[in-house]
Amino acid sequence: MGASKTHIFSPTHNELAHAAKVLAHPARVAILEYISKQDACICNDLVDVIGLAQPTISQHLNEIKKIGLLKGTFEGKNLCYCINQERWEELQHSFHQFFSNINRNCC
Amino acid sequence: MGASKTHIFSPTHNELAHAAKVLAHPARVAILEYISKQDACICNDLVDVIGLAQPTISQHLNEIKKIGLLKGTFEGKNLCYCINQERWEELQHSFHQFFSNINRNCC
DNA sequence: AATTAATATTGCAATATTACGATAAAGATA
DNA sequence: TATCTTTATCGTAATATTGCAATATTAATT
Repeated sequence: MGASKTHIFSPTHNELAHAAKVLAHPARVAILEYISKQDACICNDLVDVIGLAQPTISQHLNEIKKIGLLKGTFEGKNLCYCINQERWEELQHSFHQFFSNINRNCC
Repeated sequence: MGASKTHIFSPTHNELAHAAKVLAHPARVAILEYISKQDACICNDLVDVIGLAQPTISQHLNEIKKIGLLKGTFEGKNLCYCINQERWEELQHSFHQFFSNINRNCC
């Protein structure tokens, strides 16, 4: 009746789906890209850059955080978000695996 | 009020998000993997293999089809789904680009 | 033409997501 | 301490997704 039956799927499939879900909103893609493009860590011009309200940005950041893609540290006044490189490469690998493991000699 | 504001994002971000959405459900990940692993094209044991009702599988297949990842052809009695290799590689490339374009020298 | 098997569509209920105004919390500054 | 700035949380409304029973469609077989 409307809830995903995650229990019937393998951990691998669930994990990839879970990661994909984070990338499944353009705001989160844009946020990740923006954060990564900053050499310095001073963030949250995000509200202006992305064009969504501050609570909405905060929620999206939280989704990204929940999957471990952000490291947050305080530096002076502002909270600073950075890409968690280790986790990033983990997900990169998962997607790479998924796309590579496909058998194409069909039809 | 609940609807994604896709118009405020770039085509690139929207397209990646759109593709990610298709992978954002374990059933669809499992379906794609299963189809690709069949050397021959006779599909739709899917209902048994995946463990969801036939209409649900049909809907998931439709999502996958909508983004162009499936080629469907008739062969004898059964409809046959195969991975659309060209589109597959397009998406593979998009994800690869996204994951590579991230600047990691921060924090 | 009638039957069978496979797939698609419809309709509906449960749940999840998206968005934002209002408000709270935390820390810096005056 | 009062104020300002930044970020988080709450509450709520709109929309989207997930899942399946019932039903329809399609094509092959009898």
